[in-house]
Amino acid sequence: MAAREYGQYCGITRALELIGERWALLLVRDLLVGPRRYSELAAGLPRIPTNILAARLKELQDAGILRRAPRSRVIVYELTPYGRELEPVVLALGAWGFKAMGDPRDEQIITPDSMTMALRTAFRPLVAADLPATVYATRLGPAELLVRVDGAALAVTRGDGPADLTFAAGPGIRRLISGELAPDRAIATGVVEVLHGRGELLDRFASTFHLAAA
Amino acid sequence: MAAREYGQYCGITRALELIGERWALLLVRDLLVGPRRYSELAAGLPRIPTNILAARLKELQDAGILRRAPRSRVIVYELTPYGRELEPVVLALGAWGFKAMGDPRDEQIITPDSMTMALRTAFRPLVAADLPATVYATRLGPAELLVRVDGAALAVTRGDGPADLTFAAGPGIRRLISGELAPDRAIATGVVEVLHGRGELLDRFASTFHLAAA
DNA sequence: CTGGATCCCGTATGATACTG
DNA sequence: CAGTATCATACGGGATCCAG
Repeated sequence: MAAREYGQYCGITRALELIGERWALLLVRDLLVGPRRYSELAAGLPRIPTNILAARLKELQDAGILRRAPRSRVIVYELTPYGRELEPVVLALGAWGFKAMGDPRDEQIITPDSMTMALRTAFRPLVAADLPATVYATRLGPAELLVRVDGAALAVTRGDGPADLTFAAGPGIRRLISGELAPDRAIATGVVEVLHGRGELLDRFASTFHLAAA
Repeated sequence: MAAREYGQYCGITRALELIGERWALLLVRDLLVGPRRYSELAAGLPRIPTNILAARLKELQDAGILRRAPRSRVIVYELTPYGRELEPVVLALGAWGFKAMGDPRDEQIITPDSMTMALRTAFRPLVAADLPATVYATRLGPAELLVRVDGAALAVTRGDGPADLTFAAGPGIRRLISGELAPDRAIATGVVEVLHGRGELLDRFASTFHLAAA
């Protein structure tokens, strides 16, 4: 038996053998947003040593979770269908871990891909289905994301564009998502800065994206 | 920053910092079944070194996931409410890992607690709600479990007792759960041995407990 | 006997430098 | 850009030992 196996005939055990190693599920998190090149993955996980990144990519490939795909002269890594089935796991972990997030510390960064998955985690399709289609352009730290909500469908893409509401926020956005901070208070205190559009649309945003706090 | 932190302000990252260490989620898995003593946890994870077990229990306690509770002179470890909120994570992982379980190897064991959580993972409350209440007494390797299904409610307890259907099975039970093996074929080939009750009740069992295969 | 603590060692991880 | 090579260290694994 391989040394790192748990020696149990059990689905949870098997899952942890495949994606339980350090950094593995964070790579899956970023690849759930879309295919990524090696350097993009490294940029999204600045603290991963490059040898570990290479090792994980190889292991996840051997496990059938991702594949290397040539895209016109460059290699991108993309999840296989089996790898994409990890999305419920990642979202469940994100919702659980959200409650244990304190206030951000200086050295903690926010990446576009992690923010995208956080928005997917917080998205409430049943609530959104009853609201008008809305486009939000957000600047969350270094992440510029265009968030399109149309009925129960959510699409988050990088970059800018025309939007019903454009706003910038720091990590304090967490308190808006958790409901600890009301939308109007968030604007009044400067946690959220409305750059364009009607500020009342932030109410809709907070209704659409919500996660229970601790 | 602690060396083992990922340096990102992200719920998934936070979750992995709390329960991403080796063995941690397996301890949670067993504690989701019920409070356990130190020696019971060690017995359920025969390959965990005792120092690691002690270290994990301390870390999980510091993280607010479990607590030490004195129960009439002995200490038991039990999940806190926040720890119990990991159940969706564990079930999602179990369902995903189920698809990657091959055939069992000799050194792979089945424990009562892991089997209990596997049954919870495979349980289909919406299907069970339309079926009569049923008690199954199962012997799955070393695990004797009494499985009570009543409407959409499932209760799995250790031990024996009166049941509508009593059966024994080895790890081949996986192919029954996945639908690869029909209930009558499972009995005919000896994968499942009916010890008491009408064998047709195994159909009901297979309808109630089902997980998609690869 | 339970519930650990201690010791030693191997391996995985991490930091950094280097290369096709 | 996409990794590989090298070295230091911290964690995991196994055996043993200890206190209540």
